[in-house]
Amino acid sequence: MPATIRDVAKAAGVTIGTVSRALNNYADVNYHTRERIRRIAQELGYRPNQMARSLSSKHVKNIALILSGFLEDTMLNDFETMLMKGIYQFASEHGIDIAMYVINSKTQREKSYEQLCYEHNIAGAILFGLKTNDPYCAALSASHRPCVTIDTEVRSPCTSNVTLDDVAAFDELTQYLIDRGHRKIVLVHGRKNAMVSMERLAGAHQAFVRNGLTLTHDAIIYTNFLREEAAAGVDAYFRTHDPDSVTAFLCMSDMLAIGAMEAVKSMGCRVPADYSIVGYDGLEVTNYTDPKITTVDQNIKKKGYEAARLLYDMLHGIRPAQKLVLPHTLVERGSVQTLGSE
Amino acid sequence: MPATIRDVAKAAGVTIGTVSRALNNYADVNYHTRERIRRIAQELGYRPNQMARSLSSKHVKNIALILSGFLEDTMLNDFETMLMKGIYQFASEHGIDIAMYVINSKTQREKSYEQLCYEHNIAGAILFGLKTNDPYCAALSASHRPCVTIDTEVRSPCTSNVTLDDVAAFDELTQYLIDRGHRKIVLVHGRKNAMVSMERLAGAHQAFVRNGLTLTHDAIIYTNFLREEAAAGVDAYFRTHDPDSVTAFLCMSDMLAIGAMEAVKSMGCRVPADYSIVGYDGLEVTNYTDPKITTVDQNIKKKGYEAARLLYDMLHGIRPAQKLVLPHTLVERGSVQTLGSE
DNA sequence: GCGGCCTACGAAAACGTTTTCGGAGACCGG
DNA sequence: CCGGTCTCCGAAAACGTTTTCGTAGGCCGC
Repeated sequence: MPATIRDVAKAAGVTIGTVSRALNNYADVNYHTRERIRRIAQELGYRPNQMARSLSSKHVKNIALILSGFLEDTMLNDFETMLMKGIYQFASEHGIDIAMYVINSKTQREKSYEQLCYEHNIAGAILFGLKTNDPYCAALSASHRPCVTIDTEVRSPCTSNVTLDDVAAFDELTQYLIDRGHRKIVLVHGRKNAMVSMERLAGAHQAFVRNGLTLTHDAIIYTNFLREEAAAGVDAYFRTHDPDSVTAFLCMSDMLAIGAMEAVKSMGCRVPADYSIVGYDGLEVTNYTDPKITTVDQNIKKKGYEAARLLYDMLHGIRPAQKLVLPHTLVERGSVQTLGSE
Repeated sequence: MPATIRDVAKAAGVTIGTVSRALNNYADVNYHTRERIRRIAQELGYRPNQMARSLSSKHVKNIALILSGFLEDTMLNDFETMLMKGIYQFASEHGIDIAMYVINSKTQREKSYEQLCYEHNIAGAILFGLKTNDPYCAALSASHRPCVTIDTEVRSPCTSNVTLDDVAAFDELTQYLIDRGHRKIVLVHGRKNAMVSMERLAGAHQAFVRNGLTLTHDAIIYTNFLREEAAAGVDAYFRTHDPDSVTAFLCMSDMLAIGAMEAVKSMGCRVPADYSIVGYDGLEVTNYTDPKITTVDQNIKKKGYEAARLLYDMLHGIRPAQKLVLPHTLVERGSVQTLGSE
């Protein structure tokens, strides 16, 4: 039903080749012809069929957002949403559309990265949720296709990473607690061999050492980034430890902080009066808890936006692959108590 | 680089037509040939190029998720996320991929629904976030393309709606408050001419009348579904009304409930001891507030899943367009106080 | 007046599929 | 032995673009 390039050509009395060149701003088409074609295309409501376009052209191809683990509930909630908002914000500003594909570790094994890209004529992709041992990580480094990973480090000539300085940020967060008089700090840890967990652990460790503290294995609660696990972990901690053995919970994510807070409250204790809690990520939801959680804001939306912009620039050859480290912000809210000097 | 149908054909010693038919389970290809082609395709890692496929075929086309207003912050948060999870859950189970397009009222004016579909060879779509006066609503009823709207009512032979019985659900929620002794109820209202607002209002009204109560204009706080507005509204209410003039806030969405709760707390009052609050939607975030909010769970994820399934069935001709009303669940949590009989 | 170089456009191949049509060969009944 | 009906596959058109190549015509300089 809608007009094809042929209809435009017929109406303008030229061939389809000319229409295509005119509309794509090729140099070798007369100014008047070009304008006439433009006008007619406009009148007919002509829109090029993207399928045909990307089939034919080696040049204009699609850009994709590939989400791994979206369906699993780990790393819950508005992280991905915010990321998407940033990405689609950029897309909308630049008149491009971005297709979204949901995968997981299993489907990665079934269909290779290159196959996925080939299937959908993907010129470049933004990938989020990749674990360091996922098949696609290796595939990425072998690929010549521009792509941007978020929060996963992949070194290769065509791969950019956007991330933040997790070590420094978590160091800063830890220091924040220490500055407020906390010495007895329990770390609520994320998935054990996740990149982000290790970096954050390093940050905490760094801050501990600098302040002459030691992070004992005893004071670490391991989780898989799940709220329930944090709650259960804190609960278990108190069953095996003196209530006075801790004054603050240093959580590797906001969801863990929420879980920890739940557990503390369910014991009849108050936050931050009895125990302080800090989170990490800057999820929206930390504004809705009571008290609001002091956390490190990753500025997730900006992260998405910058990832999209970076990929866009790479595809247009105006920016090389690079590691982009975004700034973070420690946002003070109400979940930390300053301890008097005893 | 990846194998095309031609490579498979060459390796199998047949023509591309045969390969295509074999792989698409056409009847007129010999069993052994089919198996041989299957095996070779497998070995070569052949995957059909979706662009070419949907360009050529009138049959196998794409299915899209079209989100309107995703970038605007109204109707915040995990509503869309949950919807997506449901939709992509279905997609993943059925081996289809669903492309996502983000639009708004403005882009709807710039590019018609048909054009959008044509551009991307969209056979059917799931639409969410449409306002009743959006251009695409009219376009949908004129279209012959199967589609499913979520929470927007569009009557046409090819359009299904998945929704819930908003009137009944809100009635039930209102009744819940009344059953617990609340008579002085303030309604925190959503966007004025939104379909959902009107339905929920009807539900509230219905319950009021049935119980011999009246809903006075004075006891309604209008918002645009924004948390801040709810907070400001409640704040303003208390500046102009007696604190005893209300015992419960009946909110048209969870976000509004969160806003209302904020305002109540910032006045130094407690929930639910001093004021009860109920929300609506069943957002995840209502589990993280303190107290957890009693609300009507829309089962958003299921909503997405069912919408995808419905569209899928329509596209395959095994289910007609219909209005699908999903069940809701009132979930009791901690934000409502039962008032003693005075 | 002729070879050369522009400019502007047409012709046609190519992208990778699906699908229609036709027919070669096998088989069978009479 | 012949006409008919299957089964299976090849040939080729079609989908709507982009892009390469070729060339007609104009203009210039000599």
